[in-house]
Amino acid sequence: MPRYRNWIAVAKVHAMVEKAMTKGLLPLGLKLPHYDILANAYRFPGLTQQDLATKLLVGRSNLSMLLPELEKRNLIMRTSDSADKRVRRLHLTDSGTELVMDGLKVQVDVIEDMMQALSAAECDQLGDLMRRVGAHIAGK
Amino acid sequence: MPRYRNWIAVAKVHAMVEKAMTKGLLPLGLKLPHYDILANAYRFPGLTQQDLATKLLVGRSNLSMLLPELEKRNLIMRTSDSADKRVRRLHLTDSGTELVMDGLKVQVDVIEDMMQALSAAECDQLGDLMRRVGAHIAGK
DNA sequence: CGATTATTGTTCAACAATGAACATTAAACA
DNA sequence: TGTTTAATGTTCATTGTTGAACAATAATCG
Repeated sequence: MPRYRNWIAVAKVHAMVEKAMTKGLLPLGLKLPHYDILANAYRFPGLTQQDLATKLLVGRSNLSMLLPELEKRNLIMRTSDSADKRVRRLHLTDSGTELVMDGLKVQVDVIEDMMQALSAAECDQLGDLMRRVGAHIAGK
Repeated sequence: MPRYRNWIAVAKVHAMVEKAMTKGLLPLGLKLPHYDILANAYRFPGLTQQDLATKLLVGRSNLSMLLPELEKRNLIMRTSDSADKRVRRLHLTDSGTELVMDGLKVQVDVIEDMMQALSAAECDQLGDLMRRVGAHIAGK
């Protein structure tokens, strides 16, 4: 089963990289889910909780649990949208931005290190293949 | 950050596929961790709990929680090793074997469907790239 | 041989994630 | 408009996962 075997390789590497990132983020006082939230809040300022949940493939309730922690640590702020009073928009504080930069460095280091196994062209090829697969799944 | 972007694509597809598999296995009364255990017990008869934990990148304690359930459902058996009285070796029962075949079909279906986005050669290429990355990480 | 060190599996308490039910607000539509 | 339907975020009970401490057994090495 060639396709099966190929997928297993993907899954295994994913798990290993996730472990490495978790370990790397620990000294920053960040767990992976927290970091993922901050990274998205950084990349998409004013993001909605629902949009964030969709991006992270996670339930809204999960964020309702995690975001107050990040708020207490003064890493994010949640502002009510005046146009739609249901939604709460996420913004990084200054210290949140600072921390997410550190986290990004950790993440990039892990990825760079891992991708040493491939040439730049191969790495891009990998990304290309995966994006095509992702698009194929999403469009169903 | 090209490499970063490429990895994100991998992570995203992985999460989507995992969701699809979870959904597909549900009608069989299996959750992904249970299925992973059965699949490994099938592939490596007589596997040790520690070895299984290593393969799944999971803690031993996790298996100490899950295996009794599978035993109660008569899907696996644990036999004590006579040479090393610490270890317990895992074997599928007949109904466990039957069930894992059904699960395998679900898993293969999801993978086949996903890989429709790629040609056979591209799929193999993907597997090749990932195996190289995996080997690179593991050898450190 | 005997004592120390490692390994295997278990238990337990702490923590995290999930999904269903709910309140609030917005959109659709009749 | 007024009513129904949908969307957003929260709460809570259930379930899953983790890591540290532990008991039993094996390996190391003095």
